Amino acid sequence: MTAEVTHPLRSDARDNRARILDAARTVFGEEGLGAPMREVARRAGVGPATLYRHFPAKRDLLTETFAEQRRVCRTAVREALADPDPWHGFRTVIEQICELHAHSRGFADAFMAAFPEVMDFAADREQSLRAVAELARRAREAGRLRPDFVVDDLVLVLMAHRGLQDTPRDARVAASRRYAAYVIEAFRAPGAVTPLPPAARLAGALTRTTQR
Amino acid sequence: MTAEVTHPLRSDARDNRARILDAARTVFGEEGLGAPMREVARRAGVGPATLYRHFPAKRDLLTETFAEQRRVCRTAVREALADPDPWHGFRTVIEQICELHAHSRGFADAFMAAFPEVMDFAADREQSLRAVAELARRAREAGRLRPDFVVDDLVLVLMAHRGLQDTPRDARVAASRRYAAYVIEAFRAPGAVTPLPPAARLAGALTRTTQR
DNA sequence: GCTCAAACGGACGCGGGCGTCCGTTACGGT
DNA sequence: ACCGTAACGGACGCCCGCGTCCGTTTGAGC
Repeated sequence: MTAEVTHPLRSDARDNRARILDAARTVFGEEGLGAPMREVARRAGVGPATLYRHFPAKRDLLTETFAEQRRVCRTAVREALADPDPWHGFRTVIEQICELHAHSRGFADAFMAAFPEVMDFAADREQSLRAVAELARRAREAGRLRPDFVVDDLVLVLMAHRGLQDTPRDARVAASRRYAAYVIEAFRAPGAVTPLPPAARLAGALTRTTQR
Repeated sequence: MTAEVTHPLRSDARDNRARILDAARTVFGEEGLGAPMREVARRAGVGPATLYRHFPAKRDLLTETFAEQRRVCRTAVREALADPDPWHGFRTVIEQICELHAHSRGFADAFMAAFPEVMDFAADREQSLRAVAELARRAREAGRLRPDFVVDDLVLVLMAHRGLQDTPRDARVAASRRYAAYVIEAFRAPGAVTPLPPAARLAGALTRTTQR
């Protein structure tokens, strides 16, 4: 939200701004926060200077770019918290966060603070963690969640989830789903079982991966 | 293995070479493959040119640096394969790989081919995967491994394990152990349970993480 | 202790990413 | 149609990492 209360942007400027945000969603979503600003500019069909005029620093662009996903994430958490079945809510919130992260590497990076100084997704994380803590309490009492689960375990598996990011998008989404299922399986109180989603083929992805 | 069959290095050269490899193990182990060569040189107390004379390119240094870990890894896999209890072997190999990766970010990066062009840990991976496939077959037949497990699931969880790398070393090792335990828990055929290792505190690690 | 080649390391060139400057373009109000 | 200004974008400076060059140092054989 870069303050444009001052003057209602000129038409071409508004246009470019929109195209930049579109490009940013695509580029950062696909390549992660490491993607160069120039790439966004190129894809938006504008010069670097234009991009930097609209978003003085990379962090500004990122904040704006992922505002939508942040909202989706908050909503998911709120709804999960309202779920009468705490175990279902718990599972759902894990699945949804993983899904969001799989669909946008950039959002995953930002949410997990790969660039800590960049922005304060800390608030979102805090909220999610508190919600999960509450869900976990209830799910454990309901006997569905394993008793030795602690909230840090969610952080653990979400941090680990980032390891799946360096993978082509299609494989990534499938991998993410199966991963989430395994995580839920691991967190489940011993007893009941449910089938996993289909396996993801990843052996090929290993040799063709990006750096960071 | 840079061919020094030609001339038996001068004493200071041999000394420097050893110090460089020491420094490389520390630096790459702690900071991952992304660590600058200069950092290794500084830590070894030599100039960049000296470093590059001993190891013409970064990949050469890396190959040499992680030769030891590769050997450990191969041994672990071989022993696991020889274990009369396939489920125990299966669990052990997962724990050992995770442990190795947790103790050396660089080795983890290399093993998971974060820099694909860098070197051919592909062979090690292939070997490990074949071994695990065999262990899995036996463990499944013994009814200890869940029937819907596929070998790609091991790739999946090991790729995910890389997500734990951007963490201070102490937390990383603890996190890695708990992660491995959860993974084994998830892979276990429904039925028996075993206690997890202690939880790792990670919430703090989120805000203080390195890029990559 | 002298000599000579092996080994060293500071300084350099190159590429790439971030953010900025300034001359040029084009919107939009009259 | 015309003008003023917002908006544009190519070119620039800066930093940092990789790998190299060349003048200097130093080990080791005599």
